Amino acid sequence: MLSVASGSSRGQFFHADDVGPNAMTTDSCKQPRLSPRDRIVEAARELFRRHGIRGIGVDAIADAASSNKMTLYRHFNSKDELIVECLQRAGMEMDGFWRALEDAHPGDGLAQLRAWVRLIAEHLGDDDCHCEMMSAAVQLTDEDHPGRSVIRKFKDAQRDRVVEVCRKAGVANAELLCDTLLLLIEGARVAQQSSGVQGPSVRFAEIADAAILSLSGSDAVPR
Amino acid sequence: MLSVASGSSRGQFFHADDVGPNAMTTDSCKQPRLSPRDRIVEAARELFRRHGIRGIGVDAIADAASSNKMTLYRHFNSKDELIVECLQRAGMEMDGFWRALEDAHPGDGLAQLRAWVRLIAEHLGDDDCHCEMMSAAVQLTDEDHPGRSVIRKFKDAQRDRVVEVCRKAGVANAELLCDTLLLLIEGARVAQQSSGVQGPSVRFAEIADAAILSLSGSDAVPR
DNA sequence: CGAAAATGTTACTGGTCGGTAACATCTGCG
DNA sequence: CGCAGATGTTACCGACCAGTAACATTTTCG
Repeated sequence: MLSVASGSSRGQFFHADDVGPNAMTTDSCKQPRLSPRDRIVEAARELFRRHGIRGIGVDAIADAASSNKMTLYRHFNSKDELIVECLQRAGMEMDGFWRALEDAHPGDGLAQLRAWVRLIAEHLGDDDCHCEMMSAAVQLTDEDHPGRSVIRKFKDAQRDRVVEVCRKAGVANAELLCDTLLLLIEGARVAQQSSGVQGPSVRFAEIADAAILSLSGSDAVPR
Repeated sequence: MLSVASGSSRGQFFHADDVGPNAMTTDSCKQPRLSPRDRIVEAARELFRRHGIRGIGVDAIADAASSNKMTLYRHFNSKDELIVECLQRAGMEMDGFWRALEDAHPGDGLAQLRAWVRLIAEHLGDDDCHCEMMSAAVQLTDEDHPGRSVIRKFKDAQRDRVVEVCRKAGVANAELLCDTLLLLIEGARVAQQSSGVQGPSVRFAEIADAAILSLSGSDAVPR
């Protein structure tokens, strides 16, 4: 079933590694409360999604994390550093997503691609579907913002990974299929922002599947 | 040659209609200076592109327009109204763009589609290439912002228009080709924001042309 | 327990931003 | 010319925001 995105209130999941000295306040039967640092980061991601990076203040973030501004600034020297951490964490979640995809269809690149498309298509309807990297790239207009290099590195790595999956799927022109799918995915997500769920993104799955079918050169019928 | 985008400093062009009472201060041989209102709107569009809608203030806009904040607020009751005007003007420019496309290839829908793709691909390298509608849609996180309805209407009209062109091009599944191209275009533009000019958008023209070829049914590439 | 570290609370600074008021200047036109 | 409307100038307001200081409280762990 490949349920990789689950656990939190908004369809995101957390990594247990790299959480600092005190990950949880207690190991009793109560709900595992995250450390203030993690609460701040996750609250920031949520509020950045909802109101935009420039549309939310550090006070509101600290408040939503049930923490305070001082603790926030003890962990992050600036709001920009917090933004960077949010982006890095989003990238790590995507890494886990791809690992789960590989586990679900070991060695079968074509199945991984199809599952990837299908999951994105299913996730398109959610109101928090849009890629944090993409939104940040549009909102961080300053070319020198430290978050931009995080976005850039993630996007480059993602492209390399998808190309590799296309190659393992036996696609002749792996780069072409990779970029086709990447453009369609980014387009579907951003089109949904401007045209809504009934816009061009409604046909994303159909279009992406056709691209895989056409460029993979396989005769197999999807699904 | 279809040179529809030319005349201003940043590859945009203005419409002479609907400019208000005093369009130009003088009709002498000097450069035709726009009215303060138009200067403000065009300065706002430029600065919104460069720094984001939330990243620039009304003072800076008025200053860049060689005007002042009071004149700005005499023409627009709020910054949001100015944003709406900017979006409407961007939409009008796109209307003119499509009229020029129809004039350049009268009746030939296929040629119009191909010219559209080619122009967008050529324009991709420019630093001001990204669609104002798309950027605004990402930045105006408030669902009730008046600019969102402008974006929505424009996108709907654009989709209808492209579908119509696809029909005139004799495409069997006009909606499918339309949405494919729209997703690819939006994806190419937003991918450039996050992945740079050497990202997946470098293959946009190739991919879009292949989509037109494949779905127009002019040559055989059955699915 | 008891100390050290982490976290919470309050208040503050300096700056920016959207928006307004009062007044001065310029421009076009009868 | 002379008036009216449009435009420019300066100053100001209240709200918000990023970031800091000083101090109180809680949690962690030897």
